[in-house]
Amino acid sequence: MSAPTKQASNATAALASALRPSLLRFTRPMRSQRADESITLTHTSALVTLEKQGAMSAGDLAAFERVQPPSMTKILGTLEQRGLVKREVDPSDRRCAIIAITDSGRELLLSERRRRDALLAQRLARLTTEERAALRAVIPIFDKLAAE
Amino acid sequence: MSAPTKQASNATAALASALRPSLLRFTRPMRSQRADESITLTHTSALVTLEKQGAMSAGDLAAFERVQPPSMTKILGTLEQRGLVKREVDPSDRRCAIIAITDSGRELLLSERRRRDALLAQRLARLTTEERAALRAVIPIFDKLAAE
DNA sequence: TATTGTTATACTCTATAACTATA
DNA sequence: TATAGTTATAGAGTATAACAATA
Repeated sequence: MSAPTKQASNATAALASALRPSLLRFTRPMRSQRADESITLTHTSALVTLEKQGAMSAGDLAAFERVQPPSMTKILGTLEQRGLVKREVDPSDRRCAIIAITDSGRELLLSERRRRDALLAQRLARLTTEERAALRAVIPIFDKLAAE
Repeated sequence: MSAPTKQASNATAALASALRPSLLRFTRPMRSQRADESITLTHTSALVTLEKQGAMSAGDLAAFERVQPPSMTKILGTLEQRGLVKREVDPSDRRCAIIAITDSGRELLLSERRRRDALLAQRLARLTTEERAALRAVIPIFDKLAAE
């Protein structure tokens, strides 16, 4: 259903131009909503993935989170140090370790989620029901765009 | 039309939880799509705002871009050094300078847009017409969320 | 005294290049 | 030789605190 006519392609370019700055301005303040004791948005995201998708290798987690392997090494170092994830060496291939979220990790995620959601949900509450529905519908589209 | 019932509020919190990681994973790679000679996404966004909204003070631009004033000072330093914006002191209040985009700025924006849009538009092309329409519809909603 | 903007400083986020260990 | 991961390094992005200039 996406005929690549010249008109459609101009419209797509215009969409790209308009979408990027809006997203940037919206996500920027979200990143710095961080209480001192809590973990960063980046760490939270990795932890959420481990919770939802289950244990996986560092490489797979990096791919899922769209970061390069060295970035994930750093993220996992922090998370392990704080006891939020544990590594178990895969006996069949000792280069890989399987990373899993711990109970502490799940607990922290719960309180973290409450704290952050309070801020974002407060903003979301200013929208109409229809606008929130439109946002909800667009989440899988962003996932599709980020994939591959 | 957004009755604050308990159910609606739970749904809003769930939306907040789901939206954040998706946006993070989608925007992360966009930031690093940078050719060596070109300017960063942050600089592009400020320049786009000056182009669309017209000349304004550093403080107003910082507010619009949702950054703190010192961050904008840095951004403007780079842009001015590269001749992409010019400052003109407001004679009625010599603390303020009015920042305006230059012709070079407009030119750079044009080529920058082409290059970046090629990448994002390529991804957008994988969507259906309906999915692109859904994204387009959601831009003003993000703007509303970022505002204030 | 209040407001606008800048300087100084520091921490997060992320990447690339080079390396190590295992297969 | 190829793959998974880590270490070393660096640059972008952003904030807070302290300061200077002007109103």
